[in-house]
Amino acid sequence: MPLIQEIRRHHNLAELAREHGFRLTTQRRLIFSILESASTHMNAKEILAQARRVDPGIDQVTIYRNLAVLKKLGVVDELDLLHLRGDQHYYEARQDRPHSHVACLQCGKVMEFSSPAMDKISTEIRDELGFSISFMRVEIGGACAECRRKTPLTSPQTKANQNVSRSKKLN
Amino acid sequence: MPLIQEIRRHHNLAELAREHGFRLTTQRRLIFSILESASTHMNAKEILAQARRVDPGIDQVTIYRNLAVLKKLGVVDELDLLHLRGDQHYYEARQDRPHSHVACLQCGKVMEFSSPAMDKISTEIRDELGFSISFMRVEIGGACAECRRKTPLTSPQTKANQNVSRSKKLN
DNA sequence: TTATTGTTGCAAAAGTTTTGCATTAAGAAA
DNA sequence: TTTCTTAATGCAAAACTTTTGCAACAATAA
Repeated sequence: MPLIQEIRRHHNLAELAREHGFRLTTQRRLIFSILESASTHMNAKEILAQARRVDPGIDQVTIYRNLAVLKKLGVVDELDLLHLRGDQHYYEARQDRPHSHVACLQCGKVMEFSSPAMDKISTEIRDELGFSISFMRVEIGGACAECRRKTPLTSPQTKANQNVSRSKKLN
Repeated sequence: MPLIQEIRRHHNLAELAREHGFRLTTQRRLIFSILESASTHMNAKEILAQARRVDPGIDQVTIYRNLAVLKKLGVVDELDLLHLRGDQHYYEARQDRPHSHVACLQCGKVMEFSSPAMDKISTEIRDELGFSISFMRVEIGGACAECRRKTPLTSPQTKANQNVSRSKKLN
């Protein structure tokens, strides 16, 4: 990322925070910068792990409280990625362009996709419902090209099968 | 709902379940019928409460396990409604037409909205990514017409403020 | 530099979702 | 219909994630 833009962004965060009576603590700045430079969507635990590489004393609670603040400020969005990766929430720094998350239900890969049709939808909603949109999330589930040939549905709840979801979370 | 369609749907569920090796238990049928006739999105607790009016002995676990199965079968979708109502998940029977959820960030109202532009997006994703879409979820946050004049952002984390989210869940 | 009060960390609690296991019951086969 | 196989249920307990209370700390403005 170009330095100029980075400076501008941080300046904006400081200003934004001050405007709304929030303080810009080192932890808050750290958490935001992690999301800003993240290449994938991260959940609270992942954010914590990465934050501890810089500030080993930082606590989970601080992550949660700051994600809440950053969401309020509108600089971070919360996703659930269709619950493909478990029931946790995922976060990303808000981007300039709205985009869709396209998730493969089989391999779990998540791609991003932007299109003018999304603007079309927002215009319609503004015009037809009198609704003022502040953000938009599009999540799409299906099968990616590579997974097309695999089995389309998992089998019934057998003992072995019931263990999958929780254990997926653990590692 | 017309009787014919109701019969057809239940027939489909039975067939779908059998095809995939799932059994059609009374509890499963009950849970699906609750979602099918629900006018709003329901979370697990609400589904449980309503199910107990018919089958008082039904357990929470059965709700969770069946929601998982119904999701696998593709007849139920899981939403988080932008976490406006807390962090739980919400469920709805899958509808014939894809639709958007338009949620007011201030009053919490959730409206539904359909548009051909949604089909446009799915066509693009199919063509440009080679992705086979099985469903699509659009969630939009903003301010509804009625809420436009209220304050756009809540103030900092004061003691009083921190209590809001959890206590909202409790009642 | 000082006063104010938002913020952090720690420990504990709350709430939701999952697991283990014995028992029950759906659905195919006899 | 009856029998047989095994998916599904219910109960109790556990596992996780997220929130709360509170004393100590630190970011801002005066």
